[in-house]
Amino acid sequence: MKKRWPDETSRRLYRDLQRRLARRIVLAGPENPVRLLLAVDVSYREEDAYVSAVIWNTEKACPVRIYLLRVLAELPYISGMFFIRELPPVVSIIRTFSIEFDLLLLNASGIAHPAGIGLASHAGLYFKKPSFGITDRIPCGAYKMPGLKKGNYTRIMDRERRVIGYVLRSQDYVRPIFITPGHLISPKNALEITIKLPFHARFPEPLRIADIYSRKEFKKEIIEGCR
DNA sequence: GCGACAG
DNA sequence: ATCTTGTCGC
Repeated sequence: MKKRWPDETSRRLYRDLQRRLARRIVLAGPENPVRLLLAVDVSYREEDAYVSAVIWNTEKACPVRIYLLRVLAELPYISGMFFIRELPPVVSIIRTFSIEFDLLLLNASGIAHPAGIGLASHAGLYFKKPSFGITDRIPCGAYKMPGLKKGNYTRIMDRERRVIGYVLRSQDYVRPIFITPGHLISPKNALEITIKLPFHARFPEPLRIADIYSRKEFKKEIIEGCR
């Protein structure tokens, strides 16, 4: 029989870590202007994690540089503890290439999370940089669906009715995206920054490009190249 | 007991 | 996330 990792003891330690880190989250900012936004995405295949990092110039609204990296995926995906699987690859690519940025954007949840600390928050805390996440859906939070036309949005609230993010209709009649602050950013600023990004699809360009590279281009190239 | 559950 | 082709619809 296959052994389960992390075991109960380890999971409890991760929960404790999350409780301690959650108290350090700052929901205000960014303090400085966001000129370089860094979108990072990861896709998987067997034991490998394919990471892509897109440096995005917000003034010119164009990608500056794209980095690709393959690392080992050490741990499994566990809802509520996504960070144990994806934070290592995210940290790896940024440290490996010494990437500089003003704000980190991930395809993950931020404070809209059962423990109030999703991957986007963990990453922001790790780098001590503003961060937020955009996803298909959230693991936690209450909201109403926004209107069907592009630009409509509604608030996401926790049990105490505090705003923990926004649901944004990024394209006419298309399923909305979920925006939640990670660290060093207010919910409203995460929304405002998102709205200023170019949308050619449901997700903003920086994330869409990061997704394409990690999931299709880069991975395909590596896999084909090994045959 | 049943459904929900970021990527 | 991944396994996978074309196809219907907002």
